[in-house]
Amino acid sequence: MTDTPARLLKLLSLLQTPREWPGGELADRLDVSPRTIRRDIDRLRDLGYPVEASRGSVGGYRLVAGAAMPPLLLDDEEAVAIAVGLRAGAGHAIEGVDEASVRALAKLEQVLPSRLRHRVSALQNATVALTRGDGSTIDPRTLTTLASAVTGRERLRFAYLSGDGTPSKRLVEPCRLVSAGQRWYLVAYDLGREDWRTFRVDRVGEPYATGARFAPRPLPVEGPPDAPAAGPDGARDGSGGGSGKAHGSGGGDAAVFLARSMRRMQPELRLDVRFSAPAEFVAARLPAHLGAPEPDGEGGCRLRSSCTDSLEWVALRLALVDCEFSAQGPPQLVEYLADLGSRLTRAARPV
Amino acid sequence: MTDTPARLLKLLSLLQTPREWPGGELADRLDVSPRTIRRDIDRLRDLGYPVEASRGSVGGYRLVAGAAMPPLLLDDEEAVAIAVGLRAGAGHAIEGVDEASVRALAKLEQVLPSRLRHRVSALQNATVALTRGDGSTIDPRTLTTLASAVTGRERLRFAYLSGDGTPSKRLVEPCRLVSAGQRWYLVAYDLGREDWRTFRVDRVGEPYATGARFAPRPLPVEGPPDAPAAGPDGARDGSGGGSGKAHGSGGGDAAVFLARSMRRMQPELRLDVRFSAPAEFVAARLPAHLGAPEPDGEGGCRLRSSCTDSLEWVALRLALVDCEFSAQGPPQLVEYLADLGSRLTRAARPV
DNA sequence: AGCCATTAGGCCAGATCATGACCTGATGAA
DNA sequence: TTCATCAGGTCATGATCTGGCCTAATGGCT
Repeated sequence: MTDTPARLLKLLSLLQTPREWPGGELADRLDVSPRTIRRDIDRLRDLGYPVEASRGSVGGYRLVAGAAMPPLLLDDEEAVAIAVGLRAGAGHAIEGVDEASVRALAKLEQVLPSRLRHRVSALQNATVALTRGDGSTIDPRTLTTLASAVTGRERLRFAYLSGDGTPSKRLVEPCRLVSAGQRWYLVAYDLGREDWRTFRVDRVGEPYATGARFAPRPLPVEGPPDAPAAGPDGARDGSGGGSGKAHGSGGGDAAVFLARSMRRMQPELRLDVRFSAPAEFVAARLPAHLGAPEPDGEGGCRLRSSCTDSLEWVALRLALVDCEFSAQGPPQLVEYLADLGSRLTRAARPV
Repeated sequence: MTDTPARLLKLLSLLQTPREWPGGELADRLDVSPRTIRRDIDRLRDLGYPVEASRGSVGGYRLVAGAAMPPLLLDDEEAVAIAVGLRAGAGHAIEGVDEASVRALAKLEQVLPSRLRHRVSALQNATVALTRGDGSTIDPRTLTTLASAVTGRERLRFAYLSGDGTPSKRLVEPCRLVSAGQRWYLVAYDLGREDWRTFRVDRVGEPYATGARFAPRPLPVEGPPDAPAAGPDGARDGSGGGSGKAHGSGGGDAAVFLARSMRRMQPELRLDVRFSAPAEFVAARLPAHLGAPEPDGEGGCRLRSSCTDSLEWVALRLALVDCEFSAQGPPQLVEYLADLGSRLTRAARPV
């Protein structure tokens, strides 16, 4: 309160309000002389925060965009808003910022005052998860716990339900959190199995950081390659995996590792859809990870790709393209579309 | 860099990483003696930041949740992630945090380094707006400009397209930004018309803060009431308006004011839908502002309410409830559902 | 049980730095 | 023009910060 550093923090916080602050007013608020304010502004500038000043009678200081992110000083409601927004987003994992978004959420939730926590979870519950029906909704708390363990390099203990339904207890050294399409995966070294494994986050139960830190292990550049060369499937372009940066975790890239192990175990949805609209039109209205449609026939295009998203989600995205289309496959998708179509038709026929 | 306050900020930033930091490591990173680190930790604690320490050989410091929000120190990717997430959310305006979310976005964008800006907008474009079709997508930039002007109490100049399509130029003193359902509205005092007006944000073009500050005017408690008493429509509960807090802007509540003026001008969608599922089931899967369904018949329920959302959006939400339903009205909705239903049916029938 | 790494904090000397009070200029708006 | 603002110099005083020493307590590991 009476400290210089504290005052600087307060000053930063005031300047973040989107308005201009005359030096006098700042001096008043912070209980120092205007001269000191000027000096403080100087200091902030030296620190790299670009404080812009406009002179003249309606002038004042304000913080503008600069080279580095200044510390964000949020009030309660803003913090809650961000937390809620990120948690909602954690489900759909916006294309390129998947992991960073979870990291930010973890950072925020780590310091979120407890009185705000219940507001967040209340709002969270009020928000209807958009992609229901899949059954496997992701718990943001699980996600942030895992993210914390990854960046904190802490060992993790959790219960896991493998694909065939057998439960197990795991103790792992988490390496990376990766999102692929609708799902999240944890790439980690399993201390029990003494090998690298990938875990589907929605099948992880009650994760718990043991507190023990570990030295990062290099990811195997590649074990037994199940395909000879680089692009066994060809289709996806390089950026498809989502989490671009390699995070500098030594060895191989976690996204690549994930793609490998997924190819072995994931039942994919092999899409084949024809649209009666130009490729650009369709591409602009589809999530990038679903792949790119190619021109086909006059004014039409065709999308052939594969994804691991849920049926409902895919159907929804297709419908939202808002043009005539026709699904050739996979069969489950065709069936689901038929079902949804007739349900809506029935809904439109008053009883 | 060489300054005490700078070091404190750095320290805060390090502590926000979700891991434990031994004092020695901190001292090393910040290039000061361990003793100074201990003192700095003390200082942070005095400032109210709850730094927790665990002793013992694997101990260390970490920042935990406390009474107040500490300044968030984000790295580049995290900042981008939050910005993208909030912008995506700005469209759907999550129930209770509408305005705070925009305020946070404004605060962030004010200081977001320009090299990150283009990353944000690139990702933004990659993300398909979920509620297309309406045509009136909201520009996040517009929204944040308006929000800044509201909290900064700066006069605004913008072009406006009124409901009947006539363009005009406005100079206003913005009072509040309110979200109702899918849309955003600006409540402001129009200096040209010399009266209070509400503007639909999606019809605002090129807003621009003049820089001139103004003293907040009290909102009229109510002008000519077009309905006798408090609840003319009865249906909605108090929290329906969205933006709970009155923001202490003197006079009447902006949300109330908006509701009044909207009642005069908005073509509402008067929903009437019967679901073949229990009321609780349906309520849990519908956004709260669409109203609450009431039990009707055996194991069914009926939703009668009104909203100003777009047709497509409402239809989507209804379909996502994932149970048999039947729309009695309004006619546009029935027609749209029939159309969508047959389109999906066609899509499921391979050519 | 014993060892070790960690936090916690007292004391002191010396250097550094922040503060407020004064001053002069420059700038932009009304 | 006149005013309010930013910008910065200088100076004396006093507070404060730092590093280095010290001791104590705690918790995990072997």
